[in-house]
Amino acid sequence: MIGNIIISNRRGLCRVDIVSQKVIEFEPLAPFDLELSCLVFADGDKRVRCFQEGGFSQVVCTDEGLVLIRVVSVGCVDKPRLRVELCGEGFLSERCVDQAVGVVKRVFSLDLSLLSFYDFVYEDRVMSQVVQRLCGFKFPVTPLVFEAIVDAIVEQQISIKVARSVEDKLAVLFGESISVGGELFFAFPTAKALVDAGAEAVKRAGLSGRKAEYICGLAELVVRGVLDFDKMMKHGLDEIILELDKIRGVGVWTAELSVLRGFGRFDVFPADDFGLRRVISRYYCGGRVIDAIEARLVAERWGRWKGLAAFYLIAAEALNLEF
DNA sequence: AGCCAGGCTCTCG
DNA sequence: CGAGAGCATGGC
Repeated sequence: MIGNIIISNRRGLCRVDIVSQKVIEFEPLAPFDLELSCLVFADGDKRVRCFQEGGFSQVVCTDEGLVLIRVVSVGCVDKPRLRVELCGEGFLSERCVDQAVGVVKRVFSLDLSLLSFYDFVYEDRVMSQVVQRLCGFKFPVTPLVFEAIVDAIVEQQISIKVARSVEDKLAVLFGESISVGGELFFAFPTAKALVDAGAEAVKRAGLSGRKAEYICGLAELVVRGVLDFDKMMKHGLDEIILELDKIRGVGVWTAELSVLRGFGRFDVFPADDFGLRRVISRYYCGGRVIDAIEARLVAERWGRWKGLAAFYLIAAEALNLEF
């Protein structure tokens, strides 16, 4: 708990649900732009995870059960201040609130200083303009590593939009839910829930039979304790990628994406990524088709920030920015 | 309608 | 080995 201020703490009857509510405000490291960082959640399922009307909401798991959070910005990019509203079934202890806020900090890498990155790319003509236009953008990572790997498997070969809808369906079908204001909100499914459901059922989220098997296989490794992400976290980057690559259904691309979004390590560059190569081509190679080797070559100039830089380019393309 | 979208594994030759 | 089929689904 770092200087958090609890503004209100009330317990009330919300139609059918008895929920506790708390509100917390704190100031993350500047610069930070919540709305920009939530770009990918713009048209997410409201019951799962979305950004709308200036607020980011999703269900987070704590030791004391599920908590629905909504994050809004009450500051500005250079002097950011976030308000987190929490709704939980039963009493929201300080520990529980800390955990939920911890998830927010993790998802948006709020302790990461972007200025180091911006300084680093100062001499890159394109990237220095990109970071200027996207100042405060932080690429959201997943609350848990498991979720990142599942997402990456889902995203193999299909478009982002299709993938998002499948991910949301996974939550609605197999995630635990919390009822707030008479509406159900869903957390990302646990590994155990997916194992219990089985590949046949998981397929119903819109996955191919093959991918459903991959995901259930992965989930089983987690349940059996074969995969220990906390332990893996301490290993070197290449070692982590190698280890993930051994999992059935996980290739280098999937492993790299998982490291980026699951471990929050931004010094990885998924050069095999088709979309990423296209973006680099657009902003750095005059639209000429490039291969993975060439993409890596371009990425070298971003040093340990190459992963973050890659996401800045993807965001720039999503906003159709020209430089 | 048909092809492509932020791949991966398995199977052939 | 290397190439190629097959996979699910939404959008253009």
